[in-house]
Order: sequence, then C-alpha cells, then structure tokens
Amino acid sequence: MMAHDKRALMEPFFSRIAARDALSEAEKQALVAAAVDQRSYAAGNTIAREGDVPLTSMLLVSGLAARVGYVQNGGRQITTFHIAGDFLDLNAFILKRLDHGVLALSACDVLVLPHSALLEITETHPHLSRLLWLSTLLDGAIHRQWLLVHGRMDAREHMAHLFCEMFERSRAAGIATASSFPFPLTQSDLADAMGMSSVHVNRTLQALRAEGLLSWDGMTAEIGDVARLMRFAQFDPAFLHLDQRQR
Amino acid sequence: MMAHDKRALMEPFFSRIAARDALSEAEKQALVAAAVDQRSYAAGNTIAREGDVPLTSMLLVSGLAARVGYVQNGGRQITTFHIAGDFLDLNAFILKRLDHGVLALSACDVLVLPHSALLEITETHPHLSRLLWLSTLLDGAIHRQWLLVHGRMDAREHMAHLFCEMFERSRAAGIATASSFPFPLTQSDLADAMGMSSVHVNRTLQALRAEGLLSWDGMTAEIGDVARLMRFAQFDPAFLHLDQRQR
DNA sequence: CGCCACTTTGAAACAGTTCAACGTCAGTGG
DNA sequence: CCACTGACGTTGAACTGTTTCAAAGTGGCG
Repeated sequence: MMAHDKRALMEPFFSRIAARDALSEAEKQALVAAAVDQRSYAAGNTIAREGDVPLTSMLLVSGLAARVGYVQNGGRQITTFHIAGDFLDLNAFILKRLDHGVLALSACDVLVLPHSALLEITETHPHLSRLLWLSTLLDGAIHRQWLLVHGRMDAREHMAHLFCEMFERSRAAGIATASSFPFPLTQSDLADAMGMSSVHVNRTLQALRAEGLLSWDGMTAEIGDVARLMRFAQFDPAFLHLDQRQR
Repeated sequence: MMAHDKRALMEPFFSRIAARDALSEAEKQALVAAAVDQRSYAAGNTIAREGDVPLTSMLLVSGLAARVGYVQNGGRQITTFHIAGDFLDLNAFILKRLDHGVLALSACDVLVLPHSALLEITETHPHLSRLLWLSTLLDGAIHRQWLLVHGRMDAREHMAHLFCEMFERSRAAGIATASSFPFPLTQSDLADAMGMSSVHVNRTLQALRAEGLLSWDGMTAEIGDVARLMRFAQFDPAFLHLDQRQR
C-alpha cells in the first residue's frame, strides 16, 4: 500500500480530530506510517468478536459499523455506531481484550494499525497520544448521552436524538449534505441500537415521518428542518465536543 | 497536606490499577506529587456541574458519587457510579468541558489533581499516561455494559446486574466483605441510575429480596449467594478488565 | 419466477408508569 | 419527653407505551 493512498484514507480521521484540536504534519505522518494494511468487510460481517485480544486497532475509512453486545436469549444491543474517521477498537490497544463485538452494517473499509506502532507513538508523541485518548473519550461521551436518552426519553424523542447525533457526526466527518446523511442499516439494526422491538421502530419512524421531522429509506436519512428536529429531540451537540481547544 | 497522607489516600486508586497492570514506585510518586489538595462534600451536594471547564480532575478517596445528565422535564439519569479509587472527571483533562454533572450520593472525600500536573505526566511518563487512559477506558466499558443491560434486560435482571457490578468493583477497591459492600444511596437515586420510576425500583427490590437474591437497607448491600445472583443477572465480569496485563 | 429478507399492519398481552395515599423513622424544637 | 416535620419507603389501582405474535405486503436478486 502506497503512503499517499493511506494518507487519503486517513483524511476523515484527520478532519474529525482537526475539529477539536490542531494536528501537526509530523503527527499526521506518524499516523500514516502506523497504518500497515487495509481491509474490506461486506455488510453483515463480523469485524471483531467479543473476547478477542487483537494486536491491531482498526480505523474505519468508509461505511457504517457498530459495536454490539449480546445477552443469553439471543438479544443483541448496539452500543454505538461508527462512521468514516472513527476508530472501531482503539480501546483494545489499552484494554487488550475486546469487551464488545464489531459489526459491519454496510460494506466497510478499514485501515489496520498495529498496537506496536501505537505504543511507539505513545512513547514519542505525547500530544498525539492525547489525541488518540481523546478519540476514545468521545466514544465514552456518546455512550453517556445514549444512557441518558435510553433512560429518560420516549421512543420518538430517542429516535429523533439518534438521527441528530448521526447527522452532526456525519457533518464533522464531511460526509453529510446540508440536510441529509448516509445511514445504511435495517430497521431491525436500529431496534438493536435503541433497545426496542423492530415493530415499534417501524411505528415510531412512521410517526416522525408523519410529523415531517425526518425521512429515511434504510440508506440515506433526510431532515427537512434540522433546528426543529433538534428542538424536538432536546438535542444539544455539546457532548460531541466539537470545539477547537488545546488538548 | 503531607505527602504520606496523600499517599495513603491514593491507595484505593493504586490497588484498582494494580489489579490491571504493575505500577512502579516512581509512577506512584509522580501521582502523589500531582495531588495538591483534598476536599470533602456532603451527601446530596454537587461536586461538578455539566458545562464546567475545570482546571483540575478529582480522584474519589471515599464515599459514593455519580455522574448525572438531565432532560428538560426535570428527569435525571445517573450514567455511572463511582467508588473509592475512581477518577470522577479525568475525561475533562482531555475533553476540557464536562458533558455531565458529578454528584455526591454519600459524604465524599476527593483528591484534586491540576491538569497542569497531569499534562506534565503525559509529557514525561508514557506508561503512566496509558494507565490514566486505561482508567477512562474502564468507564467506557462500564457504560457499554449499562447500555446492554438497559436495552435488553428486564428490571429484575437489571438490578441484579448492577449489584453484581458494584460488588465486584468494591472488591477490587478493597472495600467489600465476602458477601457485602457499601452502597449508600436512596431508592430514588437507584431509579435514576436504572432509568425506572422509584416505585418500580421498590417493587423490583422486594421481588429480589423475596427470591433471597439480595438485601439492601439503603446503606449496605448483602448478597447471600454471589454465584446465584451472578447467574440470575447473566453477569460476566470480563467487562471490568480485572486482569493483570502489560498496558 | 420465486425466493428471501425486510417492512408494514392489527390485536392481545404485559411490563412499567403515574398518581395518590399511607407508613415509617430520624431529627428538631418546644 | 413528646409533637411536629420532612424525607424516604411502601401499597393499590388505573393507565399507557411497548412487546409479542401472527399475517400480509414489498422489493431486489439469482
């Protein structure tokens, strides 16, 4: 794989981080050098399994992926979605053992970064290390917001909030238009993320569509009036920490 | 404040980390040196407010605290509990802005570590930095488990799982007995953590008590048969990452 | 064309909420 | 020492959001 290829593939990550802090050219090069491989996964495939002890971490370059957990009766819970520019399992660099599975919801391309290379970065690039730390902290902030939404909002608000979140994150990654973003998954996947039945997802979706708050065909989400949807969902983007600061 | 005082207060944190990786004497001293102050909060008091941009992070030394989020209608969601040895807002060292409040559920003592001192650590102690990173990743792992439990378990399993988690974490911090641990909060606080009404918490609690799975008087939780409770809750401690590894 | 995965619909069942009342207990002040 | 207070826990009953089950509709694809 050529360096300038990897560089291009890393742009979504760079822009996601650049929205929060400055990234020097040397830091970018260190990251590009750390990516040794590229892989592709078809929709529905497992990218990593709970319990794995991977020796690499994966940066999602395109597509939609999810972290999942399972309960005994076959129930499945999606704990977060990932889009281009997100690390899928950077936590495993430190935690070693994966406490969740990673699933490709659409076709996905990933860059592979060996933990040995990441270790080298933490030993020699303190600021870049803090930015990698930041990346995992953003996951945590999203988890907390999901907990709030799961626990204290009804189905309609919950769904509206999720669409707001994915819209804002897609905008930060540069893959959204002014009023739409790619969201390629099934209603049943969405149900697994919202902790509801797919039947109720279907009805909730119809309600939001009827209110003119959003539309979605399983591939692309359209938001007519973004401000109105955000008001409805009590959505405050602060938890995404989209502000330039010295980290 | 004397150095040997701070040292003693930091032991719960050291033992929590030592359960996951070795901590050198130099690293311990760097942390002790970073703690410049100690504070106490009475039960019910706010330790930090959502939206704050703190210049320090706080290490809980004793008591029970919680991170909380709010929705417009006055609803409150606790997103995680913290016990002795946990950082309450280490994420703010990198994220800068707090995306959640921190609440003292019982009387709490904390050590205060300025971000400037933490910055110094990340610049000079790569391994210790990774251990601080680890501490925030454990929060994330617990968040994911909560999401799974919120979304895919009923009230009884949910409550049983929470008691298992707090028992295991208390054991790791060295503040549990063989079958009990301190858990000083109200049923209403518990409801805010489980995303339920306090009425239903009360009834669920009675059901678990009637089954002989656990008892709790608002101060201390008692588990008769730990293995049985864990089986009931489908509790697998893997997500707590309680294994010694080189991180 | 027929299959299979996904979406949509209806109706019954249920887990959990809400509201309102009552019980309990520790702390406070007369 | 006792009455009062306020916070917390407990109970019952009506209500509602969501699930479950089962069936029918849709659409892409080999």
